[in-house]
Amino acid sequence: MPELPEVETIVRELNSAIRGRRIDTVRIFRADALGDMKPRAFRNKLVGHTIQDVERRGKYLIFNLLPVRFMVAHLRMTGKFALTPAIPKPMRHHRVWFGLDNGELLVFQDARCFGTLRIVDALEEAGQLSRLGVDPLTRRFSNPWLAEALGKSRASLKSWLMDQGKIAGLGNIYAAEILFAAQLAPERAADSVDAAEAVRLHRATRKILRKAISKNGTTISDFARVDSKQGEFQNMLKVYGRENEPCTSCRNPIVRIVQQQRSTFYCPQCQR
DNA sequence: AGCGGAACCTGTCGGC
DNA sequence: TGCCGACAGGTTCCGC
Repeated sequence: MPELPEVETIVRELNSAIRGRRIDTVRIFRADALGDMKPRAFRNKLVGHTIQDVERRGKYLIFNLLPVRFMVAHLRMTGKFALTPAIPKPMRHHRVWFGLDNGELLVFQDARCFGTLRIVDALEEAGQLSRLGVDPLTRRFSNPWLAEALGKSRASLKSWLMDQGKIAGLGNIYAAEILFAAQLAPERAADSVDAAEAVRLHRATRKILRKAISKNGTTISDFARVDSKQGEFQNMLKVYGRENEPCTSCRNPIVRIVQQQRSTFYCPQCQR
C-alpha cells in the first residue's frame, strides 16, 4: 500500500493520537506478521511498555517504547493502523489489537498478510533498516549526492528510484510521478543522466513528496489513514494509472509499460 | 550489477 | 451468474 508520503501521514497521525499511551493488552488474531516470534513472546515484549513516539525510516514505522524497546512495522501492500474505541469482536482483516491505557484500541489490519511487525531491543537488530539508503526528505539527499549516486549505476531510472538501498521510501506511484515532473524517461539508464537532469530529478523528488505529504498521501484502493479519512494526492496524479489518457502537458496519450514486473506510466513525448 | 521470475496471501475487476 | 486470469501501492529470494 503505502509509500513515503502515506507512511509519513500515518506516523504524524499516530504521534498526535497515541504518544504517551501505555500498551495494556495485546490480542493476536493472525500471527503471519510476527515472523519467527511466537505470539506469546510478542505480547509479553509489549505489554506494560509506553509508546514514546513513532518515527518513519523509508517506508518503515518505528514505535519507540519505554522501557526501551522498538516495534518496527512495514505495511507492505495492504497493512493499516487504525485507532478505535473498544469493540467486542475483530473485523475481517484485523490481525493484532493493541489495547491502550485510555481504553482505545490500536488495530493492525492487513488483507493480504504481507505486512510485518518486528520487536527488537536495539534498532541495530532490525537488519532491514541498515540496508536503507538516503531518506529523500533529509539533508543527506543533496544534489551532489544524487548526481554521484546516479553515475554509479546502469539500472533504469525507474528501478533506481525504487531501490530502497539507494533512496528509501519511493514506490511505484511516486517514482512515476517524479519522473514525469522531472521530464525523464523511466527506461533511461541512471548513469546517462547529466548534471542538469540530475538537478531536475532532485527538485522533482522533493516537490512531489512534499506536495503528497501536504495532501496526506494518495488513496487509490486501500490506503487508509489512521482516522480512516482519505488522502487527496490521487487527484493530482499526472501519469500513474492514466494509460491512454491525454498528457496534462502535451495531450498525447500516457503509455503503460512493464519494468521489473511492475506497471510504469509515462509520457513518451514529455519524458526523454 | 541488474534483470526476470517466483513467492509471500488475499481481494477485485474485466472478459467470456 | 460463474469461473478464470490479470492485476494490485512491497520485499526478498534465486538464477542467469
